Amino acid sequence: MIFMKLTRGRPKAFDEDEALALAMNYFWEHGYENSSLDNLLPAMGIKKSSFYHTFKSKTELFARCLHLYRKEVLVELNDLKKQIGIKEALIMLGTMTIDELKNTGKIKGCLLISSGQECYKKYPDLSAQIAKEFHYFLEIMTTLIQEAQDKGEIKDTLSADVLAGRYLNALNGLLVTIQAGAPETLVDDVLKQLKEMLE
Amino acid sequence: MIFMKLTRGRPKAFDEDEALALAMNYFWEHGYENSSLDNLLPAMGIKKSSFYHTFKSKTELFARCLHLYRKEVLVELNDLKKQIGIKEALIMLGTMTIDELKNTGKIKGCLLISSGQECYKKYPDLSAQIAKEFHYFLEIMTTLIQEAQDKGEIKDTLSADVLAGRYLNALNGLLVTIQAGAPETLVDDVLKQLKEMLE
DNA sequence: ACATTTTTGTACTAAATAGTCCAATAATTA
DNA sequence: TAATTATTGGACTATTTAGTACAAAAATGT
Repeated sequence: MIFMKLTRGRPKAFDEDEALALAMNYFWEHGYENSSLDNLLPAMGIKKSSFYHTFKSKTELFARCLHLYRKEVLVELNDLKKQIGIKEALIMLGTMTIDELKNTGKIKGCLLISSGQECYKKYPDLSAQIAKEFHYFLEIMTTLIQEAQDKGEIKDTLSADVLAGRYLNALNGLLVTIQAGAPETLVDDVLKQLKEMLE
Repeated sequence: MIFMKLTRGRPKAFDEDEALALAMNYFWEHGYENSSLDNLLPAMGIKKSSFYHTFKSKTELFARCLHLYRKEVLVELNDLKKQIGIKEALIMLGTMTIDELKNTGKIKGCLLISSGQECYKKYPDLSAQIAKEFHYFLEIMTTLIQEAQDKGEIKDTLSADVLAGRYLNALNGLLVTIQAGAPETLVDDVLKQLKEMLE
């Protein structure tokens, strides 16, 4: 039943979700404003006419990318959790960024944070959606930390929601502070702080 | 001697530093990419021809604005220091942002941080200068904290440079986390964390 | 008077941008 | 075969962008 053709006419030649994922990665790497359709289309592997046929506009595409991004990060976080546990998974969020920095000299950062800044004054609709995704992300982080606290894996001197907020805030800070040109010593120490927060 | 006219010809009709300050404030409020010359010129109160005559290009203007911004923030920080002491002055950096948020619903943030993100991938020269200003700012912060620690005003369980880095990082995090749509509880708690850091 | 410099306005360029329109063609179901 | 839907390409629009060119007028010092 799943493979039943429900529509007549020529079938789609590309996988919509795949194209979306490619767009998301391009946005993640280059930012929203800096991803023009002329760059986006080759990255997605489709032509302009197909693009507007499937994704109504650039903003609508980006809205879907924001959603996908949050989902994918949470999936990855969950995979990490299964492999190394919650505490180490959270720490990994920080170390991965620093490794990226040391290996490539640059970081991609977090799509929600970077586009949050880009959209803050200019695109209220996208801004609202970023907030939605961010809230959901924060909620899951809180649940995970609570779970780890219940197991005694993470200290509970702070409540789970407070810890989630502070942790995420410090991590977000690290991303932008790096991009403002923070010295290596600062970066290394903030990572240490992140570890200390979870103990 | 200071008031001696050294140049012949029609004297400048506008104060260059004043125009620069106006530009800086416009950039601060709207961001670099979002400040077009069409918006900037009226804000500065000069015409296009005068602009290019005095400030060679938009990037050169912005470079000067970055410099001015860092200087002005440090001047304000120093004024606050004289009025309420170092520790309270640092805390004030956070509370001022939150007050702005609660009063206007928006924040301007930090020009170095926001333009750091804007320029990171696109304008290496500006990026380098942002890093320069940021380093200098961090240096002064460290000196101030050291001074306060010597006086016993701020706890010295952490060295001044580490504390400066962590404090600034959390503050930068707050700015972008707010713009990503952080809930009020998170914002309030991070401010509490900032206070705790200084004790 | 004359040289010098600034201001102003207007017109202009050259590039990039998101998005539209349209017609031809291709692949599928009924 | 006919209806339907997708793909492609190309031309095109309308807007915004930083920046230039130029000439006329204004304000100053010598």
